Amino acid sequence: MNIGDVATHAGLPAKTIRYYEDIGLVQPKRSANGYRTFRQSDVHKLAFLGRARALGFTIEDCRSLLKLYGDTDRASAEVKHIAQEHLGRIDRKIAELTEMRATLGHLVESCAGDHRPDCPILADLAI
Amino acid sequence: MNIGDVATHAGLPAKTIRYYEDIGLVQPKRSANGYRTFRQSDVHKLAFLGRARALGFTIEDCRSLLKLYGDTDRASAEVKHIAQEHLGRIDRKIAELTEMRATLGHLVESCAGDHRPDCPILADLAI
DNA sequence: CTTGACCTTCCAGCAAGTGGAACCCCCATC
DNA sequence: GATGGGGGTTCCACTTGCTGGAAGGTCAAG
Repeated sequence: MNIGDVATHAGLPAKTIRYYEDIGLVQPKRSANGYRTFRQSDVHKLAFLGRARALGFTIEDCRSLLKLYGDTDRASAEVKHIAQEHLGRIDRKIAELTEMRATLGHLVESCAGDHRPDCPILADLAI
Repeated sequence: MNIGDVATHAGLPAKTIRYYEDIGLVQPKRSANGYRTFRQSDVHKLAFLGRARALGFTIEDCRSLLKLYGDTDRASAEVKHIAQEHLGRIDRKIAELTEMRATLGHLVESCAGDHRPDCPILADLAI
């Protein structure tokens, strides 16, 4: 399969797939004309990557997950550990954003938002 | 004031302050020995920037906010508009993360996380 | 034979800094 | 006078995860 078809099947832009080859996440073969040739297993891997990235796993997480995925003997604990770390990151990020949202939400509510210059938002930032 | 003191007062790393000068957010003077010299108004601006960044405003937002801040005649509506846009971005990000959190949370719960190789997390990613 | 859709490589850039190297400056101490 | 420490300066490279674009090779159709 050429990169365009793979892009369609895996739901990733061709550029991204080339990038993933660059950083060693997939190793497609090359045909005589220099085009990348992807096996079914590569397409599979790329779809896996797409889903893991959509869940917010970092590229390095993905690298580890792919390795664990290819190792039928690994303990599920290893996978769970990576996922739990990531869950922690997500939770911290949500907490941070929620706090920002609250603070900024109050400020926005208290601002008249009309033609007058008085603005509690700027006033608060300027404390 | 030299950059070190400013860093302490504004709560920003010196590196960041230099960067903010680079991109034109502050324009400190220079003294004879080449050191940056910050006026009280610069320190004030930097503290403003620190708070706006802590609320997640982008640098370009900060640039606009600073300009509005310096213009005593602007309408509060302009400030409110920037803040509301940002609020929207925060809300979308929170929604995205919350969805990720739910999906990944279910997967983590369903994974035994022991020495056995069966792992619903990998299974789901591999669909 | 040419057109258009593919594919290739490489280089640059995004956001918002951070780290490090190599070097200057100023004050205090020995 | 030398030296040591703690400032400061510049510039360059690196981070994450791609994305855009230029310049060019390949292939199938009309």
